[in-house]
Amino acid sequence: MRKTFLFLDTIVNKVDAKGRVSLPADYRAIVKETASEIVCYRSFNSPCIEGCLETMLDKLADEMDSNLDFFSETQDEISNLLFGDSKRYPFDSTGRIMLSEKLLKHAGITDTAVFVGKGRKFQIWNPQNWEKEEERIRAAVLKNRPSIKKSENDR
Amino acid sequence: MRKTFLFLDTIVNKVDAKGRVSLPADYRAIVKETASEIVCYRSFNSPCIEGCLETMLDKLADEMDSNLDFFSETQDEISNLLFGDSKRYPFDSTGRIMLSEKLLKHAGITDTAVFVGKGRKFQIWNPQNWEKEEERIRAAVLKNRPSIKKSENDR
DNA sequence: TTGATTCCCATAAAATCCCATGTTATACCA
DNA sequence: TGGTATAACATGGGATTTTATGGGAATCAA
Repeated sequence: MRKTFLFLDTIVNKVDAKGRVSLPADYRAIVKETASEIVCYRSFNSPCIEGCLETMLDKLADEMDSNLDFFSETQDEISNLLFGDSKRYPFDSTGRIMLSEKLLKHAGITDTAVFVGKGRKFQIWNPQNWEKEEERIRAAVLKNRPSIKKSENDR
Repeated sequence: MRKTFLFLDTIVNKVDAKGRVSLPADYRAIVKETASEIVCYRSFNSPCIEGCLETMLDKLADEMDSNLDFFSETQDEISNLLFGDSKRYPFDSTGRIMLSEKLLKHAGITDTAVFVGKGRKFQIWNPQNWEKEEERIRAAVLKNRPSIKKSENDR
């Protein structure tokens, strides 16, 4: 199908009165190669929205078909929840999507959204929550890899 | 792509008023074989910018979703930070990239940048900081290997 | 009809392209 | 070998395009 693609970077965009948000241009460029819509669902682990290409879910479905034995029952159940929760979000000619109330509520997003690249997928956060989350992850990394020092120039 | 490639040498270039820097020609030659952009992120260990080919991150992403761990929150936390912090930096027809404020701040770079080859990746430093860092590394090496003596001809 | 979604146009700021120039490195030739 | 012509590179500045974002009109659903 295609070459490599990666959702990268952290981008802050506004959510306007109608509930529209610009999908970051870089993300759009990736999506456009195969479609004009992304798939979003509520993250199971965090108060944020997750987004990916439909092909990702398709791959998941394939894996479930062919590897039934290797998947735990709970994994299966989670997958099914995922399909039920996911929805396509097409973007208009100016590159905006309109997130559902359900998603916005789950992530606590009102007027500003932060897009965070996660490689094959991405997340959408409330700015304050993301700040805390990033802090948490950094702390976890430092704890597990004491050799890494915090830079003086940051913050 | 070539089987082997190495970012080598240390090159000093100017950062202009718009925040543009020429990617050293040697580096560009390497990148051009597969792409017209590099990926940069804030070094975890030092006050500098790190750059590499997108293929590097792509490999990481492959590893991450090959453990069928679509839902896990225990995915390597460094990767998690890495994708969110990384960004593509395409270079224009004259070979320049435009580094983000975030990166420049992290590295304390204003009007001059030093590119330092690190093999599969490279770093970008503030000149003064790099000087100190190089000094530090040299000292550390000498300390660990007392048999190596500083040459009188150096400096 | 009413509320919501989609489409279209407008705009300011930022990113990118393109041309020009000085400088350095490389090739070439007598 | 020395010296010059040529090409490659780094850099500056202006023009052009892309992006994010706001708002109105058109379309749709209940």
